[in-house]
Amino acid sequence: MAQKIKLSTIAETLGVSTATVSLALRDSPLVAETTRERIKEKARALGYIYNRRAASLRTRRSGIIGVVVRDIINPFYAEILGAIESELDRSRQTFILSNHYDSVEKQRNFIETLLQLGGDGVIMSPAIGTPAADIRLAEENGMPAILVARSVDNVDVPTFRGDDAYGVSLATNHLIGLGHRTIAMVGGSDHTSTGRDRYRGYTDALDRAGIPVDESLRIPGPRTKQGGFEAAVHFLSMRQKPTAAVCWNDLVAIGLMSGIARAGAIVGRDVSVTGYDDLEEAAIATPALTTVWNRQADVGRSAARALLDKLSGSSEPNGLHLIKPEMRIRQSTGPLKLAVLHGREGRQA
Amino acid sequence: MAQKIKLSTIAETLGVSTATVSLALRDSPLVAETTRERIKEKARALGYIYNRRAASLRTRRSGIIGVVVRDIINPFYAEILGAIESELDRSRQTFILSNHYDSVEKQRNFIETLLQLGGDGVIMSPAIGTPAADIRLAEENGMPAILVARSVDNVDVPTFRGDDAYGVSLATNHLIGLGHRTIAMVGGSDHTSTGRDRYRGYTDALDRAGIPVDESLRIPGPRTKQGGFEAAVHFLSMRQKPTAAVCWNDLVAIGLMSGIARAGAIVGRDVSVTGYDDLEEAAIATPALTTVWNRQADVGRSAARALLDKLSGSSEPNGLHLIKPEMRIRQSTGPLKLAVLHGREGRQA
DNA sequence: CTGAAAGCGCTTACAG
DNA sequence: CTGAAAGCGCTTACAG
Repeated sequence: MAQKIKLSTIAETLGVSTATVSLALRDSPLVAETTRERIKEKARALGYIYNRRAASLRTRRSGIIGVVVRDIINPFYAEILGAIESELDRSRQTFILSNHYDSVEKQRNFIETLLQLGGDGVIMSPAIGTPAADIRLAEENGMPAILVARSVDNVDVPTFRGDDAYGVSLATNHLIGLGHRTIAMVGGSDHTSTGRDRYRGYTDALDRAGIPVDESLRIPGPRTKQGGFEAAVHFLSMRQKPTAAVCWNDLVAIGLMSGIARAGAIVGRDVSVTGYDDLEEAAIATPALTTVWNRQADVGRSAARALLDKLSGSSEPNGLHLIKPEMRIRQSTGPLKLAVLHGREGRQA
Repeated sequence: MAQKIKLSTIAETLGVSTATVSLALRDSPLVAETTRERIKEKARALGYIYNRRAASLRTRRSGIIGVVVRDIINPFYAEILGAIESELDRSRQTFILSNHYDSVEKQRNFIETLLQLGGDGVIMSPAIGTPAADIRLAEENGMPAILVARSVDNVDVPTFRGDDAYGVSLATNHLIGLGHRTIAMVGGSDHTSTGRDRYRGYTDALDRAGIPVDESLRIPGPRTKQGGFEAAVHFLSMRQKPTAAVCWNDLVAIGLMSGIARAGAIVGRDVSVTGYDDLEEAAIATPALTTVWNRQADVGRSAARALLDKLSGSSEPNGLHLIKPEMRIRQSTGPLKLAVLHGREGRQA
């Protein structure tokens, strides 16, 4: 590569000071218009590249925002990220992305790297078991944090997530309304606030309908398509013979539906399945998935805006912002048909 | 936040020079072990945060690597990224990710931002229409580029991608071997090297089998599940009555299968479908998808290693590195059954 | 409207 | 083995 072009190169070429060049390139009204144009023109001609490290060393603003989630391969996070990206893009922030795969250590490394780079802020969907101290590490070093999708106890930062208990109760009520009484819950765990809230939504709905809660109808664990697919065997062989499944998320539901289909049963007729999130692919699965819209885009957008507001000095209220999910009824759920699933007597549609 | 701790803070506290602190923190053997330990201990105690901007301003190495692909929501790219991530992680590089959504402008902005941040290198799956000049912009400013999944003409940088023509010909041959003669090609376009190569693989296989190529059996465009799903109507109403479809990728294939299933036909029996990539979910789709393993992990890993090698001074050979795909035969393809699909006369399995 | 000078927090020769 | 000093490329008061 050729000689590196810097501010002083432009300044010397044009016979002005570096201060003038610096101001001109940032469109300062302090510089006369003609001077400004000459400078910008020359910068372009020389192929000048602004050195943000040098600038941010001085200004203490880097224009970098960190985002860390469990796993971007999960479309749920990908959809949140999409909204964050478009929001940050328009205010010309660069964002650095990382997965933590629920490793608190990996997450902490990321926060430290971000601090070293002078990150202006961080949006995180915290790893399971994140200690409050890790969030404070960021905050105390002048890097505000915003939480999405999951909460952390004993930490007072803006948190945006869906109202999980309410959302799952919507799905459960929908199934109860269709006549189902033996309803399994597939996926998730008690290790996250989300997991606890979703299970509570399920049991609350059963309670309100006067249906006894049976712990053994819960298949904890699955959170991916693969997991849902593998859970199908367990689900189909339960001695209680559930006629419906409330799934942890759409991925689990889609995997479960695939497993059920392979076993020869028809979802939506023989057995009903609900998802959670309303991912893009929920509507085009066969059968189309009945699910709960978790408003990923709203979560991402709100979080990004909250951070930008904080950076620009306005005082965003801390604390939890619950976003109300909505039911999406499609073909994977249908009215209870007795004795169809587990004593299939050859009846055809 | 408290007073910012810097090297000089530690130096003063301990009564040594900043040079010594700097060397000690980086484990230089030039510093006596006891001094080194005292310094590291103190740094920890004070909560010192290394300022990488300041350091990189001096060293001209940032530890930042950029990665830009079309769209990380696409699992194909997500799988490549996963491999890049684990490779870069182990050499403690930070990576900055961006989507370009096939906008050359968005991609150029990203390259410029990366240059401003002093990025050490960039791995890109170039946007459609990327001019050679944009790659040169990076290279000429000392930031080496590596290409994945797609090539750019007139540019001599290491490029890693699957052998698309060969891969699609594998899928096409498989269908021909099952007796299919009227085979549609669903998805993709001629705007990318990949698109042209895959179509060529399809026509080459037909040619070799003495089957005339019929342009109207091609449904260009789809590249997502949604696209494949929507193409089902077109596919099922073609006057040539194709008995099989070679799909652009697994997403298109899975969407197409869903659309075909909704129309009441059975994939793998009435009509055969092949995918491309062998995404994780291909094996758990119902029916399990016959596809071509595109070795995403190998592509990502090779690209990351090539870049790291280049950064450490070894001279990685430029040019194209084709990675050989492999066939994965599952349940979505089966032997031709005449007159089943388009004149369904009620025969049951 | 423009310039001279200091300083952001590191690292790197250079001396001792 | 350790220290004093210069410099990476910007921006920011301060003067004029």
